[in-house]
Parts: sequence; C-alpha cells; structure tokens
Amino acid sequence: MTDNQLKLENQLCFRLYTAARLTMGAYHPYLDPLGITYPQYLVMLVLWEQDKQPVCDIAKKLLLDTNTVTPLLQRMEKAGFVSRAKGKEDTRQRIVSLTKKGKALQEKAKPIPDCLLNDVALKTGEEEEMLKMIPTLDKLIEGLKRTKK
Amino acid sequence: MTDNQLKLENQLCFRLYTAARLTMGAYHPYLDPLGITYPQYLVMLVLWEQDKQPVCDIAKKLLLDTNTVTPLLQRMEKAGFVSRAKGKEDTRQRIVSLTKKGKALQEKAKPIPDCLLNDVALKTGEEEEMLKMIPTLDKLIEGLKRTKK
DNA sequence: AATTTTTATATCGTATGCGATACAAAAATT
DNA sequence: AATTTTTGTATCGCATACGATATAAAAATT
Repeated sequence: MTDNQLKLENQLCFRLYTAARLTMGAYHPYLDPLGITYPQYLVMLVLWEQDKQPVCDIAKKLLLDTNTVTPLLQRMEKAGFVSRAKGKEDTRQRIVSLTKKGKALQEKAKPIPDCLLNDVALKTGEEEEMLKMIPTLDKLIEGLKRTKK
Repeated sequence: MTDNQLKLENQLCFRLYTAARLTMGAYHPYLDPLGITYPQYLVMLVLWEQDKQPVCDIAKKLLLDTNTVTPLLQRMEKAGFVSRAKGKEDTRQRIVSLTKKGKALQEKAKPIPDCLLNDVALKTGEEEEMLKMIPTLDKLIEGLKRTKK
C-alpha cells in the first residue's frame, strides 16, 4: 500500500504555496520599475482605496499582523511612499498616510492588473478558469481565518 | 470611473497569497509536534517518495532554487532529519539522505493529510470545491513556471 | 588537449512572515 | 477613582524566498 496521501502531487497546499510564489514573481517586471515589492504593493492598494489609516486597519485588511506590517511600513516610509504620524484621538495609533510620491504611484500602477491578467491569459490560455477560483479561495480564507484567534 | 482594477478585493493574487499563508498556518498544530516547518515538510515528502537525491532534484520538484533549498537542508541536517554527502559520480552534487530519525518521522506524518482535509472540511464545509482547484492551480503553475528561465 | 560554457552548490544581503514578548494608552471593571 | 483587561505598536529572533554573486567540477567546443 503506497502512501498516496503523503505524495507531493496530491497536496493542495503545495499548489497554493507554489502558485502564490510564482504569481508574486510574475509581478516583478511591473513592480521593480516602481520600486516596491509585492507586499508593499498590497499596502498601496489598501491606501489608494482609503488614505490615512491606522496600522491595525491595514493589517486587518491584509490579514497580516502588526509584527509584519510595522516593519513593512517603516521600509515604505524610508522609501518615501508613506508617512506615519501619531494618532490624535488615540495616541497609541499610528496613522499611515500617502506622500505625494505615494499618490503619484497610483497612476503608474493602474495598468498592472491588466498586465497580469494578460500575462496569465497568454501563459495559461485559461484566464476565465483562474478567476473562477476566487469564490473558492474566499471560502477557504474565510474558513481558515477564524482559526487564527 | 473608480479604479476597480486596483481594488484589493479584485485581486486573484491576493487570494492566492493569503490562502497559501493561512493554509501553511493550518499545518502548525501537526508539524510543531514533529519539529519541522512547512517547507521542511515538503522536503520530507520529496525524500519519503525517494530517498537519496541531489539538492538540485529536490529543488526542481519543489520549484525552488538552491539558494533557498541549501540553507533549508542545512537546518534539517542540524536537526538530524537528513544527511548530506558529496556525490560519488558527480562530486559537485550533494546527495541528501534520510536519517533514521527522518525515516521514522514518516509514520507520524501519515495522518497529517487527512487531518488537514478534515480541518478544511470542518471550517469551509466545501472540501470538494477546494480540491477542484487543483487542476486549475496546476495550469497556472505550469504557465508561470516557464517564465522563470 | 585546451578553452569555453554549463551545471551544482553555496554564500550574502534584503524583505518578508510570524511566534513571543514588551510597553503604553484606552477601555472595562470593581 | 483605582485596578484590571484589552488594544495598538513595536522589537526580537528565526526561517524562509530570492536576486546577485562566487566557485569548483562536468560537459561541450574549438
């Protein structure tokens, strides 16, 4: 009796892990010229949707913890994309704002989602099928999210 | 016209990124007692399928590079799960072998895939749907793999 | 055979992720 | 009001990922 269960090819997680890595890599050609990494791009997406948010709100939206987001924001501040000011009502908070440079980046980033879809379409020929995973991934994320505390 | 394209909720990649992270986290309860991490678990899967492989073969199967796998294997050697011997035919190679401890771990790991499927089934109620993503993820991976050189 | 190219590992530096912990401030209790 | 609990950030340490680079050995060329 072979241990099919323990085979790499039977692991959903290995696919997720690999697909996520390779997809992040596919962003490189577009993010490198902007001077940001993929996680930083996610932060920018959050801030472009709504400027001036405390660290915890950003973290919540990305399903990350502050111990990941804080250093990320510190690097982004050093790079000049955001500024971090102490909160006025709640002094514990750090309100993250887009700088002029950070706002300007949005224009340059606009074509990126289409570029990526294009790349995927070209390379897989199955763009539709990829997008169909979204609801399933959302269910998975929703289910696993609850575990974390 | 709102920039829907640049919204976080419209990003497939954010789902992949998050789903992969959370799924890896779901392995913690099972891997911590074994003393290995998720990437190390993947290496063990590869070696349990076939013992004694050069670093490059392991890397190829995991779609990783040696600059990731080498340090990983060094940590696993230090932990006593594998040994790394110089290749005899090709002296450039490092042949990675399971130690007694590494082989013994397989027994303890056997129930893990079922545990995970169980967890996912419990938390999402849609185990079937999750597994249906596998062929799509494989197409995505296959497509993106080619890019990387 | 000598040279060039490719291949297999390894090392270095930087940016995540994340568990554990620390700390101050706000909120809830007593 | 004083105490306890919770919350928002930050720091530390360790394990990945991965681009860039180094090195030796095998393979391909000339």
